Amino acid sequence: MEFEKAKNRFIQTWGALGSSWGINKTMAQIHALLMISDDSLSMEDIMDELHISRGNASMNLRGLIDWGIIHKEYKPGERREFFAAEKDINELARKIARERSKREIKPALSVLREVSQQDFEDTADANAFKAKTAELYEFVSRADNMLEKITEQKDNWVTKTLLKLVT
Amino acid sequence: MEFEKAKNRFIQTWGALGSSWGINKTMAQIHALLMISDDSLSMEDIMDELHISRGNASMNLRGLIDWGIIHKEYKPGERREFFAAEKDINELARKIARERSKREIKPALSVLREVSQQDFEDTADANAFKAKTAELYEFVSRADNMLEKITEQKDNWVTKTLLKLVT
DNA sequence: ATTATATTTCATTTTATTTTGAAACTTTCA
DNA sequence: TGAAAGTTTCAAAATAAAATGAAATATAAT
Repeated sequence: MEFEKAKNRFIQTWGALGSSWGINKTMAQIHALLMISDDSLSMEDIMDELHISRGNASMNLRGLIDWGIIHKEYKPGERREFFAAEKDINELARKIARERSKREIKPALSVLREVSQQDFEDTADANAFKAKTAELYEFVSRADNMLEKITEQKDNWVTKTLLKLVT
Repeated sequence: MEFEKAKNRFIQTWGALGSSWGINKTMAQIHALLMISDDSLSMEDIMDELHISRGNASMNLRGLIDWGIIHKEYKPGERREFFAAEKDINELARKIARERSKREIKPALSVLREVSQQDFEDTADANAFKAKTAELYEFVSRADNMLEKITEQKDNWVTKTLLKLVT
């Protein structure tokens, strides 16, 4: 059963990658499993394969749906729900990038703008603070715009960006 | 003391952003504090300001040095060490991007390549697996290359990239 | 309407991560 | 060399995050 081993290795790796890129481990593992499954899977299938509890499976499946990277499917004659990953990897990465911008960068930006614009006493400390936070605001804002520009292109955005950068 | 409040708000925000971008919270807070400090700070200063223990401060300072985003400074006549953040934000972001590529993406890539190239039985499952992991390898590899291209430019890489994308 | 099947919720438990603090270690000065 | 000042280490404690599992809820079939 070499295949089972490789499958597992992949699921673990994707889980680790996920948890360092903002998606929790189990979530990323479920996602990995769904990606490599030819057909959609039931919650039971997922629980069995990953050895996780029903509650855990339920919550993380919902999480994945919130991220917009998996969806439910209904099979004729079947009562329970099945789950499948979006098949397009470009789309997957786009969704993650945009979601993270919304959840993490935008709120931080708003704080940065706020604190950098406030008026304080005219001390060296306060001035260094204003200058630095303003600079950070500027930078993060630009980086976020860049991300937006890169991901607004629908398909093959990575390749297209790469091309633009090389020429 | 409006200023103290703003300072704190910034430190908290930067900590939260850090912990969602691969740098732990305290580390990011120390970094935040050093960034907005006009002068370099001693470990004692940092402990006091952030209300953390000596051990915690020591470990996280070392962590920050490992990331290459702060450095020690010695003051004439002073026995203890002082710490300061690299002042250039572009450089900071470059270092983080490259370090994360090295620590997280590269190892995942090597697993992806490995499992996608292995030979399995000729079943639907195994074939779906090979196809998907190969596709993922391709994608992640390109994304990593893109990151490399973007960050290999020394200064103002975000701005420069943005410009290239707009034209 | 009742039963059977499937899913969600959430208080509790488990596991993982951070933090502490005191001892060990290092360096500097007298 | 020895004491003082500073830093690091790491086992234990505290905290935070994730997972369990059983009860509650929802949905479908008879």
